[in-house]
Amino acid sequence: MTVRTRFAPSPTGFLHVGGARTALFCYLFARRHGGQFVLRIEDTDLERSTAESVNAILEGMSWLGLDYDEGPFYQTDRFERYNAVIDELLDKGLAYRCDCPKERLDRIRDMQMAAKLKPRYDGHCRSRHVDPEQPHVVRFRNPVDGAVVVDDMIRGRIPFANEELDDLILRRTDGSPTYNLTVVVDDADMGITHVIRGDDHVNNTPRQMNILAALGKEPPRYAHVPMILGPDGTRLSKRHGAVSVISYRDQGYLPEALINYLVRLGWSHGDQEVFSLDDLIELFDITDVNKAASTFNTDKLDWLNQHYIQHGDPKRIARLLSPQLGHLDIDPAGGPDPVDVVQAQAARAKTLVELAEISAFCYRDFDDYDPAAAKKHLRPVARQPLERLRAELDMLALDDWRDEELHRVVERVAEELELNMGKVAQPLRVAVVGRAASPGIDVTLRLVGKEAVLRRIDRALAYIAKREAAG
RNA sequence: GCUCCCUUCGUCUAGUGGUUAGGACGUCGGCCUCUCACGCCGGUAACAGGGGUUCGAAUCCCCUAGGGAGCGCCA
Repeated sequence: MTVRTRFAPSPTGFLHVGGARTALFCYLFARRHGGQFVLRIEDTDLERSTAESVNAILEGMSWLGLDYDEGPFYQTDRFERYNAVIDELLDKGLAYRCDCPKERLDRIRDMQMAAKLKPRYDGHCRSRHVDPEQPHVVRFRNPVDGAVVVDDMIRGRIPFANEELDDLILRRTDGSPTYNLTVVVDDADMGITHVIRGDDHVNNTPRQMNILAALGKEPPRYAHVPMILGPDGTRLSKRHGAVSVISYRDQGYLPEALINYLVRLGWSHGDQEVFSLDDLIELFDITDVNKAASTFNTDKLDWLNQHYIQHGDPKRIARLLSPQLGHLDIDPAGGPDPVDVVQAQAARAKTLVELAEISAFCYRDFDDYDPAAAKKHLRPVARQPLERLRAELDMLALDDWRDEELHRVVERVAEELELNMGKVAQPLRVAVVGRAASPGIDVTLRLVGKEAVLRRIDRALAYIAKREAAG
């Protein structure tokens, strides 16, 4: 039997990190076992499902690299099939028509709540005849006694007494099928062998198993993965800020960093922290997933992202950096090769957005000096070193505008003036970058280029002169 | 309220009867150093509480507390 898993989101919003992790687990489990991963869009809620959401989900999955082998299948394309199954259940007496009005349902619910009971349908129409021509819903005839046990791959055996389960609606008054029916039919029809989903579905599982049994089908194996909580310990939602995977892309995160972070939320392999997708396909075991919910924490994601920026292929990082430079109105064609910039800056940025920001000086003059840096380094004492540096750098041929030569120039000026490297390099850095932080001074000069370096030194000298004049 | 689930450093986790309770992120300190990072070294910090079982419990059982999910003609 080949393993088949599915990710079955309802298109009522973007792909959030919780869903992405569920999809990742489904994907990894299938890949690990040489099986197939199916994508199914559960759009039976006509009111809330949107095409934009479908696109957002597809975009998120594709960005993360979670390729599916089949689908996307849309449940709205399969209403005929669901209705045939419901009719079959009706014929066999395993389902029945119910015309209880909303008011009656509300009333018994209130009474049950008042009596400290779990609200549920009381089976009023179980043995009544309801005219098929009149408005009605179809309910599943759930077994009244015995128990159904969910044998979960993560949680172990969870028994549910049938008397806790009521007769759920399979078909609405408008004729559309409901979630619990469509899932069961689809999973069976699509040959899904392993259902991996959020643990907010555990309570649905015994109901679905009962429907499956009524249809004479073997249930799949189930694995309910724990939820992801926000920093405040409640279920992750929009009010926790960025939860859409696409927003992480836009904030400059690498997909491999998000994947790595997400997989370690609830799963581990000894002390290993860094995993490539290939590592995961080889090592992932659903039974190693934790039972407890975990909290989404950006610090570790930042660390992983920094790691992947630093250790990833500079050419690829540079390619991903380009759009971020574009957001700053920078055209990389007018300056150093972005690959060189990435190599110089990769250790300094947690995100691609940050990488673009701290690298802008390579492509254009900065607006203002960082006040603290200017105050500390662009003082009258810096005038002489800067003048000497300007002269020496001016004499350096363009062919010699290389790290080694640039480093020698700065070193020589420091020696001649009997100053520490810092007393020379820092004013120069602030003059050229506008801030007190940048790659090594030689690399910094190389990236900025001779023309801009000389221009910016002049600007710094003017700044110092003005400051001197002001007293 | 009822049903189900969960509980190890601040966070993510290792741990399946005998460990100085390990790692990672964060944080703090140091080294490196022309700056900022990176890197390296070191410190800080946890078994929710209470009862059992056992020679011995983070590990097994029970209770309590806390947290989560579900109880829709949503999925």
